[in-house]
Amino acid sequence: MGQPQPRTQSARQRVAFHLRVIRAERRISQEQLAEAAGLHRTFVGAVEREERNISIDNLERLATALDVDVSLLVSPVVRRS
Amino acid sequence: MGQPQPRTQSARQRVAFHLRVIRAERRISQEQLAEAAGLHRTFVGAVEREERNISIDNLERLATALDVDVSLLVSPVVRRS
DNA sequence: ATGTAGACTCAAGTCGACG
DNA sequence: ACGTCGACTTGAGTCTACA
Repeated sequence: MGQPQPRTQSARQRVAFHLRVIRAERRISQEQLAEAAGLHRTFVGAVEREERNISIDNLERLATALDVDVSLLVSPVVRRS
Repeated sequence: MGQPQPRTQSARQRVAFHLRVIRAERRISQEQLAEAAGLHRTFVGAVEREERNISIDNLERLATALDVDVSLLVSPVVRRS
């Protein structure tokens, strides 16, 4: 029944992490990302700091703005060995 | 630049779909799922009908209740050929 | 067992300003 | 370019009740 769940992070942590990494890769600022996603700068910042509980709709808008699939943003953070 | 995004569903649709399928597999009712996730029955129903925009925290609670990873709930719905 | 509806609460999300 | 704060509005999530 059910896959063995190895130590995993909270969904919030995953989102925050992926946003930071992808944003760094793309070399865009929080402001630019917020702009592209139609969200407010302060809110995106708060999400990256894991302070806020983003909705699935807005998570999708961020994913679209970053040109990645939504599922990537909630995917487990790989533990570099 | 970003993977070619084949025709994809909204994140909301994905969640709704996966909830219905997994719930059917587990043979549990919306009420039982809601109970297990600590959410209200009417709300879970509304999410399955794509009427409501669930937050990432509560999506995670549903995933935990179903013993699956959160990312599965937002993963693309496979098109049976 | 699910859908609907209405009334309610509090947090999601906006916005402007300052460090 | 980002964090923070405060005031504000809207919508997520609860709950009771009826079909």
